[in-house]
Amino acid sequence: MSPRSKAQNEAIRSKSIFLIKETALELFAHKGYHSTSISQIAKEAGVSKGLLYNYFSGKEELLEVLLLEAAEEIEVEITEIMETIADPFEQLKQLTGQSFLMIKNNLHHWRLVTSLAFQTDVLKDLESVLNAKKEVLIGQMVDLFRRLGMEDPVNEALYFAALVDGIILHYMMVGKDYPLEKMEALILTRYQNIK
Amino acid sequence: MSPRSKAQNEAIRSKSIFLIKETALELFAHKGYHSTSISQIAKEAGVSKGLLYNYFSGKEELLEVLLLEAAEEIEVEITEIMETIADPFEQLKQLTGQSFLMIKNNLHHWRLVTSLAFQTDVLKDLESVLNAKKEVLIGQMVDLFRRLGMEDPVNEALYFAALVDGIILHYMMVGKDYPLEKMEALILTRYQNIK
Amino acid sequence: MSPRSKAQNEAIRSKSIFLIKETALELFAHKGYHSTSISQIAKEAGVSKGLLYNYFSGKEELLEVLLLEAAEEIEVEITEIMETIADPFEQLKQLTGQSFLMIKNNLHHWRLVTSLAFQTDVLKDLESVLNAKKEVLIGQMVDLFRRLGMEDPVNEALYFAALVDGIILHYMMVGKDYPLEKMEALILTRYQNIK
Amino acid sequence: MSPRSKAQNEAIRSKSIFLIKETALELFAHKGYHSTSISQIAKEAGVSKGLLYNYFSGKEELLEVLLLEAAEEIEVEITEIMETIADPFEQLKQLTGQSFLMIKNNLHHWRLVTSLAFQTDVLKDLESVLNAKKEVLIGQMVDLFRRLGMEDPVNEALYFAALVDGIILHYMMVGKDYPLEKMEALILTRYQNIK
DNA sequence: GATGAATGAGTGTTCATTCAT
DNA sequence: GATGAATGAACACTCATTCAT
Repeated sequence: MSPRSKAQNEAIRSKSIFLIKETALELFAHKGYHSTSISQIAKEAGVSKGLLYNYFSGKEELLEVLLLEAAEEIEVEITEIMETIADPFEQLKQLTGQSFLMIKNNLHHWRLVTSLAFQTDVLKDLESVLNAKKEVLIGQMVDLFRRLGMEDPVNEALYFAALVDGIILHYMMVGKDYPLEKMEALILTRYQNIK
Repeated sequence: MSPRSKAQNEAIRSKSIFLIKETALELFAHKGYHSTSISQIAKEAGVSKGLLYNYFSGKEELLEVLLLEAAEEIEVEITEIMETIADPFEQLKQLTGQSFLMIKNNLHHWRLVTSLAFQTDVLKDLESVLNAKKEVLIGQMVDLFRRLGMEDPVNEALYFAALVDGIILHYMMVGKDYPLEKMEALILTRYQNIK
Repeated sequence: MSPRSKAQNEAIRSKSIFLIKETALELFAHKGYHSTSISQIAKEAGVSKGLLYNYFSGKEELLEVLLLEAAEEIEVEITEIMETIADPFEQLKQLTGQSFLMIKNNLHHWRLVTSLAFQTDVLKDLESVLNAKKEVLIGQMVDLFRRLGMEDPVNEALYFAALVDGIILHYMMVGKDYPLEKMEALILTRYQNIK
Repeated sequence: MSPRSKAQNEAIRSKSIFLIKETALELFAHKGYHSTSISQIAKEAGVSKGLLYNYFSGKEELLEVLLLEAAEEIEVEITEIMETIADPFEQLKQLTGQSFLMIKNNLHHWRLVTSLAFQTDVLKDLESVLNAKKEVLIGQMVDLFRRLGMEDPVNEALYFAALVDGIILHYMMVGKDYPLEKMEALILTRYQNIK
């Protein structure tokens, strides 16, 4: 038995880590963070509990990794839109549409993120990182509304964010019967006249 | 030598129950349902764990009582507005203002209610009761927007509800620096022209 | 309000004590000693928990009183038979019949007594008292078998006692379908020839 | 560095399970099911409470396993006798002797089994299984007494069973001073004449 | 890299008992 | 004589985490 090469080891590691994260996300999102046990994650992922602790320092770190990845995912999507589109109204339209699409495609993910926003006991250190990301996002929105020529771009950004989050909230609670497209159209009416 | 009178007992009971509920609400709201232990509630309330079980059949019932009381509180406020004011725009204005006032005055309650909307592992039996109350509320809102003369009152009601909930959500996350009044004003712009 | 007379007080006491004992026996026998709580006994007896502790020093003493009374009941029955009947075979016959009659009429009672014979953790101090009573009873039986002219009256007494207890045991487990009368007849065949 | 082999794990598991069962049997038998706590079993067995729950789903399952094993032990012994011996009187003699031998060698087991016959609040699901085994045993006894040429083999079987159980009962209560051999001889006198 | 037996602090809950009234 | 609010030690059970292999 020759020792595994570095690349082989790396591949094995990556696969196990991916499996664990995927399973954990699925379970956290479906059953909640507290109601999901490490044993369950390990069993469902087909790895031992010990291996899980080789890759993550504990249950909380596992959660933090998942949340950070989710935040980065959003960041990438938004940056993409902001950089490839020039017209502010078109940016807003794409941003809105893309937000809802992400929610639709990944309901579990977002359920988890949102539910944890209220669990101040979990997280703690992650909070500052996420807040920083949120600040950047709000800054981009303020800029967008300024370019749209609105009088009070700061509050308009907050208003828009609240509206989108409120709709997401309701969609998460109601499910697929929620008229997401109708809401999307209604959001934009406010800015269409201004255009 | 004679046993305590019924009134005396009732007073003692009420005081203890109030203490327990108040403490539980505070803790559930701040740390989350799962992360708050019965021992902690009892200790913070200054009573024994045993006494808590004299008044509530368990941790879950304690939560249910708190949620039902919160739901009833809203119900009363809204009914009051709907019955004492005739003009639909004025109703909407009052409803919005009152909602934000309630949140401001009772942040704990609302943190708890909102956070539990995502904890599908708790509740279960209470869900149907709360859903029924929500349906009634939505119905009242649809009627209001119809009286306002809007074209699609159903979706307008959902839009309004999402907007208000989104703002509440953000207020809960940001705290007292959040420009609640500014948002309140922005909400109403949509309906002012129609008036 | 004139103070109650001594006799009145005594009557009140007796009634309460009787009520508590009756209820406790019923519950202990039906649900088992450990599965019956003091609260339940008090509630079912219609008295307060405090009153119960006025009359009995605790749950265990309550049980001991019940067991002692049961033991005395048997003692009385047996003494009655031994004193009013002269012929040893007739005594044996009456003793057997009476034993089964008592079981039949008071199944719960006996279930309790028997089940507790195996719970060495309960009781302790009562054990010596009950053993003394048992010794007396065995002595009477030995004497009876001696008068019957049997060769080894000591072992015959033990044999008879085991037989009766075994039948009682099975009757308690099977219930009213058990052929108690048939067994009664079979018991006596051993001694009929000797007569 | 490599994980333990399956065989190694199995050996470790078996040892722990054996230790737990042995301790639990000892304690259940001596102090009764309700009066024995899981903590006590774990401590006495020299393992942690958690380990106990790795192997048994709870206190009740632990009990059930012990009872089932006891029942199977009897079954095997009896089947052995019934299959290797042809003469019915010799079978009866062996059965009696073997029964008492088993009791002597395994007093704990039997104390537990007997005491639980009266604890109707425990068990429930196991009852049907045990009753089925008992029916089979009674059936075999009836057949034996029929082959012995007795007039009423059904009731003779019940009589014999009661007698044996009664003696066992007394032996369990009295201990090693009980004249088990004398009783064994007395039992058989009834059937010796018939032979 | 990987395992899973083992731990123990923690959970929610029960209940015999006390005592101020 | 009588009450029941209050206690706290004990219970069965869970699970994140460790570590020998």
